Amino acid sequence: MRLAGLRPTRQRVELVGLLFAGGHRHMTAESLHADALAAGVQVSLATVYNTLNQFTGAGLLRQVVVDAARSYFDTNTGDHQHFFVEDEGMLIDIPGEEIAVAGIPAPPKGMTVDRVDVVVRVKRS
Amino acid sequence: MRLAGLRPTRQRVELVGLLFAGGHRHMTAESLHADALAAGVQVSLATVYNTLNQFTGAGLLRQVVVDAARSYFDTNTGDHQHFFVEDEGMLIDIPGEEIAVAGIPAPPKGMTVDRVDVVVRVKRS
DNA sequence: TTTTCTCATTAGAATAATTCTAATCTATTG
DNA sequence: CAATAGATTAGAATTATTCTAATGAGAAAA
Repeated sequence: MRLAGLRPTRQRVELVGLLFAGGHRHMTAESLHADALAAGVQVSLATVYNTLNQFTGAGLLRQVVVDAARSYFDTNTGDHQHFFVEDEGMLIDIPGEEIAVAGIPAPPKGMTVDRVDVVVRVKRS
Repeated sequence: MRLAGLRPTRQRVELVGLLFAGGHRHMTAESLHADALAAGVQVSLATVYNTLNQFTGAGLLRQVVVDAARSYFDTNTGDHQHFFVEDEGMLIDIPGEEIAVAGIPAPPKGMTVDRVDVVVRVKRS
């Protein structure tokens, strides 16, 4: 298995199957755990959390901070931003080419910009 | 007391004192609670949470979502964005006039843009 | 003014999200 | 193939936040 420094255990292999099977997807630990159970994959929620965190550390996933109550993860690690539908807790990608942020001031002394996140919060109207 | 629909209880009056005394400030429930205790104000953490949420609902505070683990609040409710120093959990304002986001696609059918949040994540370099 | 009533508010207890760590498993080495 | 070292899993623990029963404050009645 091609995981950089991570052992391909049964749990991880099965989670990778769920994560990267179709196109890109967004999920929470809870939702991925539910998907795993529905697919008959036996794995604890704690392991789902561990795996999501490890994959994020390894650059296979990106964590998206939009909701104070829950962590979202995205299989798309490329340059892009998000719509966040607040009532439904749903994320929608905005391609990186479409959106542009101008006028970011110089960061404080001794600091470097790590990433610029844009969240367009939308509501049912 | 001038609070819209909120009773000026001892706890609230004292928290307002801490919140809006000097210039604008950022805080977490935990940090405000610590400040309150340090100032000799007796109030429970739960009440700090309740108050922050009520004030946010009343438009007196703005909630800033930057960290999956903690909720931040900002006394500056005007149009502006933030630097977030990840290692220190510190927020720094970016005035709304300085920063501009272009190329936001039309939101999905039946949705309206509620707010556009920009978080510039910086790291000690 | 005092008393009663109602509803807002407080804060201890409960819950939800996430992390920690002891037990277990896997790979590697002799 | 057995022993060892270190990674991994998942139940238990922790942390952040919310819930709700008890309390407090204002309004209305006496």
